[in-house]
Parts: sequence; C-alpha cells; structure tokens
Amino acid sequence: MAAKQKNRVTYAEIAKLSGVSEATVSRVLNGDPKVDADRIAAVTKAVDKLGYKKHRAAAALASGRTGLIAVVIDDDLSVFQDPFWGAITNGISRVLMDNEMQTLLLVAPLDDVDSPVANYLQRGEVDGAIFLQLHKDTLIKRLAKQKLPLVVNGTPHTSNPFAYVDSDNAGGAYAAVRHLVDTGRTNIACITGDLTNTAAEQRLDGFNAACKELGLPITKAHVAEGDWSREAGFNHATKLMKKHENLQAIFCSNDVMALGAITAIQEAGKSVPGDIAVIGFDDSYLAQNSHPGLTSVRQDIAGLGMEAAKMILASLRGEEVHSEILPCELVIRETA
Amino acid sequence: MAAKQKNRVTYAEIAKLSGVSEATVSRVLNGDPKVDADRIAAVTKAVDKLGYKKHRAAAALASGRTGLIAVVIDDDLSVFQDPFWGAITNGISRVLMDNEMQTLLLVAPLDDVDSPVANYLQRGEVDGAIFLQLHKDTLIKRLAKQKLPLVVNGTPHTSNPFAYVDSDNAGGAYAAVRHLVDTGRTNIACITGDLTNTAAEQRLDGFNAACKELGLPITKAHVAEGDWSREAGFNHATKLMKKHENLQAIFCSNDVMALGAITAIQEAGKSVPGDIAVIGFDDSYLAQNSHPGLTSVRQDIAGLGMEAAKMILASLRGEEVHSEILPCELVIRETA
DNA sequence: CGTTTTCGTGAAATCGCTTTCACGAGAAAT
DNA sequence: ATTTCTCGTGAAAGCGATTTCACGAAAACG
Repeated sequence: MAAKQKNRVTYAEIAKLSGVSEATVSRVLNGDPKVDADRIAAVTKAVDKLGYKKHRAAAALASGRTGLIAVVIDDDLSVFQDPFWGAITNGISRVLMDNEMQTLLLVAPLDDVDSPVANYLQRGEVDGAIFLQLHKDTLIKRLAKQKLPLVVNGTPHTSNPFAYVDSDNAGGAYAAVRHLVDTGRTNIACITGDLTNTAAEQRLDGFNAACKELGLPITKAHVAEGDWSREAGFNHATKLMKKHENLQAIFCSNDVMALGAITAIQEAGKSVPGDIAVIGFDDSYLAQNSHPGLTSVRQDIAGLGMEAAKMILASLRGEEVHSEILPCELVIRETA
Repeated sequence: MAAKQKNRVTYAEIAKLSGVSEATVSRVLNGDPKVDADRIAAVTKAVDKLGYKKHRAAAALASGRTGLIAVVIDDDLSVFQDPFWGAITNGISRVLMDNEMQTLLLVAPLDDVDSPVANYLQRGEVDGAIFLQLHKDTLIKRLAKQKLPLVVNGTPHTSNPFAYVDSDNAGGAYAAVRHLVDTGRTNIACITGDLTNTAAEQRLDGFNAACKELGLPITKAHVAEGDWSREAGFNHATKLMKKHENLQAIFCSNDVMALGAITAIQEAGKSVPGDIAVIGFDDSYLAQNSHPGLTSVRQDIAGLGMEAAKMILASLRGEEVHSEILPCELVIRETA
C-alpha cells in the first residue's frame, strides 16, 4: 500500500465539495469542453479552496501520459565544457514548465540502440524527446517508428522526416562576409569546422554563397577545413597568410578557432583588425571576454530550446510540426 | 481507463511464469532480503525472459516514491552562459542513472516561496532535490522541515545543517599563492569576486591564509573586491599596479577577471608573466583558450555533481550524510 | 405528439505496482 | 510432546487519477 502522503487532497474531496462526480472533476481539470459551465465553476472553486494539485504519478498510470519530456544528450565528448547545451536546455525547460510539463535529463552515450536510455525512451516513460547533439540517426529512426514525438537539435544528416530546430548557419556566415565586404575587405579566407558536421557545412555554404553573390574572387585555396580547435585556427591561419599575401580577413566557423587565428596573425607580426579582420561564430563567452573583443555570429541558443519545446508540445497535441530555422545575428566587436 | 501500452509485461505474467505470487515478484524486484533463493532465481529468470521493465508511474503511485531527483537551478541570472551548471548536472545525471533514478530539471526563479517550483518540490513529486546556485535559504529551510532529502551545491551562508558539496576554494587559492611564491614572487595582489558570495569569500580566505603562512608582506591594500566581471579585473588591476610599484603577481577569483587583469597589465606596458604573473580560478574554457594560456585553479565540477548525487542517494537510504569538500587543482599554463 | 439523436453525467473498472495482514510450517522454547 | 515464535508467502486492498459505458433528459426529427 502506498506510503500515505500527509493529507493529500484527492478528487474524492473535490467531488464532494463541489457536488459532482469524480469523473466530472477529471473532465474539468483536463479541459473537457462539454461540461456544464456551472459545474466547471463549482469544481474550479473547490480546487482553489482545497489547494488541490494533481498527483502526476496517478495521472500517468491512468492515462499513460507522464508529463515528462526527455532531453537526451549524447555524452560521448565535450558536453562537460560546452555552455551551449546548458543554454538550450534552459530554454526547453522554461517552455515545458509553462505548459505543466517537466524536463527529464538523460545524459549518456547513445551509440548502443539497446542502451538504458534507448530502452527508457522506448518504454513510454516519457511523452516525447528532444535530442541534442545527435551523431547517429539509428536510434531516433526507431523511436520515430514507435510514434514517440521527437525533435532534434541541429540539421540531421539524412533527409529523414525528423522535425528539427537549427540556427541559420548559412545566413550567419553570409552576414559575416557581407560585413567584411561592407568594411572594405574582399580577400577573405574561411576556416571551417569539421565538415562531417552539418553546421560546419552550412556555415561554409553561407560563406561560399556570399562570396559568389558579392562577386568576391574567392577560390578553394581560401578555404581550410579545421576541427573546431584552437590549434586548427592557429595552423590554418598561418598557412592561409602564407598562401595569400594580402589576405584581409578570416571567417572562422567557431570562436575557438578565431582566437587561434588571431594569435597566429599577431605572431606573424600583423594586427587585428588593422591588417586582417577576424570573425568567429557562436558569440560565446570567449568572444565576449577576449581581447580584442571578437566579432562573432550569435545564435539564439535559448531560442532554439524554446522552439524545440514548442514543437514537442504541438506534436503532443497531434499537430503537424515543421522544422524551424532561427536567424543568427552578427555581433560586431573589435576584430572586424 | 489507461491507454493500453502495446503488450506491456506486468507482474501478473512474471508471477505466472515463475510460479510465485505478485507480492513475491515485487519483493524480489525491490531486493527484499527475506525471499527464498529459489524463488529469487525463478523470478529473475522470468524477468529476463520476458524482458520486463518496471512501470515507474505505477510504482510511484503505489509506493509514493517517484524515482526522480530534482536539480533546481535558480534562474535569475547568468545561467545561460555559464558552463558550470552543465557540467555539474551532467555529473549528477550520470550517478543517478546508474542507480535507476532520473534527473528532473527545474529551472526557474526561486525568489518566491510559492513559486511553481517550490510547490512542486513540496508536493512530493520528487524524492529529493539538489540545489545549484542558491541565493536564499528560505525555501530549502522549509523543504528540509518537510524532510525532503536535500543537497546544496556551494557552501550555504547560514550555518544551517544542510548537506552541501563544494570545492576547496580556500585550498585552491592557497595553492595558487604557493605556486607564485615557489616561482619567486612575493608581492602579490588579489582581486576577489563579489564577497557576499561564499566561494569568493573562501578564495579570499585561502589567499590570506597563504600569505600569512608563507610570511608574505601582504596588506589590505593588496586586496580588491571585484564582481567577477572582466571590467572589474581590468580596473582593479590597473589600480593595484599604480598602488604597488613592484607588484609581481595578481591572483583573481575567476578567469574572466584574470583576463581583464592581463589586458590591463599589457596595456600598462608590462608583460605577463614576465613582469606580473596572473592566476585565475575555474580553469574554464576561457583559461584553456586564452593567449597566453591562463594558469588557473581547476574545480572538479562533474565530481561535485557526482558527489551531490551520491549524497542524495545515501539520504534516501536513510543514511546520515556529511558535506563534502572536493580538492582543487592548479593548472599551470603560461601566465604564472 | 411519438420517436430518434444528442449530450452531459456518474458509477465503476481499470492502470501496474506496493504493502499490509493473516496464515501455515518449521524452529525454538517449555 | 505441547506451546510459542519466527519467517516466508500469497491474497487482497489500496495509491489517485482516467476513461468506458450506460443512462436519463433534452433536443431534433418526422
């Protein structure tokens, strides 16, 4: 038998106080439209008076809906240090709470389709799931087949019909290049992230599109594939400067590489932004606290989270959901 | 009636297959010690064979235990950008999952004792709670009174009997000073964080203790109270350099201020660490990616999370829990 | 004005697990 | 040998919601 909670208010009391049946109490509390207005009022009043709060476990057992949305983080690597996921989870949590739903955090390696997390998700212990940092599509394909509402953060590799949220990476890169051109530089290089990553790819696409559209004489020799690391930024910047005598700017796919590039430029005896301008991506802590202040493309990370949560909620309501692309904003500081 | 999950395995099936009662199945699955070994074996076998997984909502309803631990983040400020809480939550989640518990994330302003979060916690929807970034003790006092197992991250202001986890802030500061002395500097200044914060206070305590113990001629004029910001680091460093002609080092209570201080030093025409050494605290992304690389005191953030989770679990088992202080480690890079 | 629908409502049956309680068998005590 | 304790076990009563189902009244129909 249950460990009795100290005098918990139940439907029984509400029903008695408001003179209706428990069934009707349930209907009112779940917003069933076809209940007499008087009764709704009576129940609502009783609920207020008694300070009733629904017992989620009981509701979950009876209805099969847990009121929980899983936020799944594939913890195979850098999760520990990246402020990104904190911000996005925050956004998610906020929206869910406003809708009486809770955020269940699942941090674990997702490689195994039979991992505890995978099992958990498949067992209906949550009403939906939001995936951050997805590396493989296998698991979510399976979950989608089981009709678990899903939203993925970041553009998936495959063109599967997963709903996803993402920043307008291409647009952000475009804006960066446009700003460089606006401020008079035309000889611009690009250090990309790991190109197996869709975000890196999109940022490069944006860079290329801008170059083409703005008529810049940019060749493949202006693009170097990095791996998001400071060292990659440093090394590629060094090479690029050698390759292109009058290089005027470098657009980097993240802030860390941008800082590496800046160091390289300075060590080569040139100035930033005087000789070579640098723009990063993410507008991270790093960009905000570097010296000189790093011009960077900001993503609305919390916004991504909020959007993802809204999509899950819509999906729960049975609505068709569409992927969302959120705009990026160029934050101009000192390096460009 | 419940929305029937597709053929969910229940106790009834296990009981039938293993030839015992449902009550015994429950006992076995909950580790009741006084069940006959043969029966345990039979049940275990049946569970494996059927691939049974416990329905948490049902268990929660019957037992009053939800299997959920809340991680409460007082979201009144910088949570969005701080990588700290991601790391700590990660550590928590990891330990909880290993113990069949789940992490429920609650992000909301905690000022109001009647906020949704507060209500939620008081209603027994979770088995325990871990508080990150606590600003006021009011709420947790109340929760503690209700016997909700609690762990707080960071040393509480009041000397209330809350179990908490924290880094050895004083020890970290001490190690920083010791390193400075070991490398020949004796004229050392300190830029603290906001001193209403216990971590800032402890770091200052460590600094003072080290100075005293190592016999340094440090006065109050060597200490400046900052507010964790880059600007504070910059401004205080500037003033400190003016005040102390042959200042040899500055210990800052976080990395951001350290970076500000470095900028100030360089702009004053001095070199780091040649003229003045700088040490930060946190060993954040910033420290790792700055140029020159920032020497900083590292906290074991994930460790704090794991420790907090273990404490909650112990508390759930009815054990007496003791606060934990985790050691810090000085990470030596280029600035000191 | 009789008949068929529609519609709101309450009684009652779950949802799947936990826990109390009583019972019988063997151990221990007398 | 009889009585008292232990101890493991199963039957059954919940935990607190949701939802089906049937029923009576009102609305719509012919």
